[in-house]
Amino acid sequence: MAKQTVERYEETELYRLRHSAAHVMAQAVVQLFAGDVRVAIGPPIEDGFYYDFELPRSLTPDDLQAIETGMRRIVLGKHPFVRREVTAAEARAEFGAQPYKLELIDGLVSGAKAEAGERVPAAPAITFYTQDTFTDLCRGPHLEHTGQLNAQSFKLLSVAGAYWRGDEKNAMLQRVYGTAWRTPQELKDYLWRLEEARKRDHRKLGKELGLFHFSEDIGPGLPLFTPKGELLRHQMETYVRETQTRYGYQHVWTGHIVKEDLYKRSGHYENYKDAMFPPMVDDNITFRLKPMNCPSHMTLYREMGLHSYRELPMRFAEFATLYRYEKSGELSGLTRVRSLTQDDCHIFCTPEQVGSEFALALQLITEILNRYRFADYRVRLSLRGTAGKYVQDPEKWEQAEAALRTALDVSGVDYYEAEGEAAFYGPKADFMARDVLGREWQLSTIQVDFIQPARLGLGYIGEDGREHVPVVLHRAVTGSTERFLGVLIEHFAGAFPTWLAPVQALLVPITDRNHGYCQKLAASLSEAGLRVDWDGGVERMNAKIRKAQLSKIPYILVIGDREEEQGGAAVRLRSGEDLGAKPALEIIDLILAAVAAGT
RNA sequence: GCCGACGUAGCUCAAUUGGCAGAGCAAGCGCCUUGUAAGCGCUAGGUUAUGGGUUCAAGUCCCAUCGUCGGCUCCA
Repeated sequence: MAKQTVERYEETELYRLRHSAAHVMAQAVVQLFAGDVRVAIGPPIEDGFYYDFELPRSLTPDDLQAIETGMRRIVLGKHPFVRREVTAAEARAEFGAQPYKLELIDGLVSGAKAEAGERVPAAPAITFYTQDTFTDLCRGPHLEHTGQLNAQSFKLLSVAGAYWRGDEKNAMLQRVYGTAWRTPQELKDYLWRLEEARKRDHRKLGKELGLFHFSEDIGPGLPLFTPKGELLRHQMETYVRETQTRYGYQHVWTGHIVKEDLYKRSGHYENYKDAMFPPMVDDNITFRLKPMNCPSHMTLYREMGLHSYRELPMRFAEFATLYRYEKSGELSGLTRVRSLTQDDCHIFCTPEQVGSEFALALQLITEILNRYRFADYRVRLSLRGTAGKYVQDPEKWEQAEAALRTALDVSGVDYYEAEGEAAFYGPKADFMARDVLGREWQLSTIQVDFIQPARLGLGYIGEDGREHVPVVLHRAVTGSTERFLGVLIEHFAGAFPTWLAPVQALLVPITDRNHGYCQKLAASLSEAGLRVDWDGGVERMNAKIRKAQLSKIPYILVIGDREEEQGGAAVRLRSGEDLGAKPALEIIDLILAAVAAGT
């Protein structure tokens, strides 16, 4: 696949501008606290920048105004950014009272890590950048002077806590997030995008469209789905299920609780026991709510008897409700819940089949993402990091990585690599899809596992008559139904394609006289397989149309005496477009065509 | 879990420096019989998240708990 040559963000003017804005902000904060500040790091990020500080008191959103004012003053001073190369000793002298900077200097000297955490060549030059009264340890690059920042094209957005170097064992620093652009118009556009994202927030739309609720009586992260919400879930799962069946997947069912011992053997217990709901103890047996399916599916494979290589690949799919005890602060609407339904699948195959099974899964994923109109996605090859949870078995890791890389290369998919993103048992190909607002979500995943099958004693008899350990591919298309629904709500702004919409057509009678016909027409549409409803309320048709349109029902069918006489309805789309009166059969065809087309 | 902010009717929001808890929408009832984004009237709706405290007086100030949000951490 042709690789586009895009300018690296680090080399763009925007990057310099945001980096400089971070320094200006740091100066403003130092001035606001009369120098009683320990500064940490402040890099540019996507769409903006941040800076971390240790301060004598907590910042509140009210402080942002004062910091911004300070920044504007510095900008107007047109202070040059002066670069200076220094020795380690000079650097340490300059930052004698700045413990975080000293730590960074130590890191630079030992050639370990630069401020954003990426690798740098051994012992690079140490550089300072100074503007006005503020000097920072910094690699640059920067603008020429602070006046190149437009005072009307940056804005501070929020304050937040952040651990020093992203490690929760370290001190919690205070982070100020800001955004900066070349022109005030670009800033305005960006703020508009933020506002648009807020309007599409699935938590807001879910409430407005009556799809789901959270209740303090049920518990945090445990969503309740209304009839409409369940209808959506059902459509989503039915669609994936049918597609999987067409691709030769089989569906299994493995329940909700499992003996804890199984997770000790699979390795999950060691890595995730804190993220499991507390154990249920019955005499000598300890159970856990099921937080993942792999051990259950693998156990089922084993219990089904001795397998021949002729049976492989076997593809076990399940829409399984899992329970994960996510930390309270990690919960977020439907995108991060404690009860989730995974469209999980485990493919048991021979090492030789990995490539073709990967290709099949890829094709399935592509088809499904297209149906959901996620046209823009890229693949992240998630590899193990240098330290942490990863199972120590270098040979198997290399085998798995090689298998995955080969499969990706053969498939022609464009991918990038990310260290430290693998599962503890193997590398992953994660599908990162962009929604209509350009935000990226991790949706589908294909993972290669050479570890668990052996741990759980899986085998098959090969052509050679000997027993071998199968490879398992873990695969999810939509990830979890809850999370994917949350993403879909935002992607479509609640206006689901007709095939997915909980109510596809709403019939609106103009007067009470039309109620009988309305119900009859609704019945015949239902019979044709459509999901319809009719509004028998006492309001006027205008109010009913407005209500239907706000609830984003694809087809609004208005019925008065004229339509009743002609045996049809006047068709109005949720866009407001009026298609005029049409006979009932034509309306059914129209809607069925939209369902088939996926629009 | 950590840092910070927030929590008022089903929903969206008001309520001077602490001084009688309100509106719109939704709901219920009634009138109107309607032609493509809100017809009119009436009624009901609250232990101001929960539990303590300060005060003559607390939605408002203090403490704790729960929950939500913005981040951090984590995401099998």
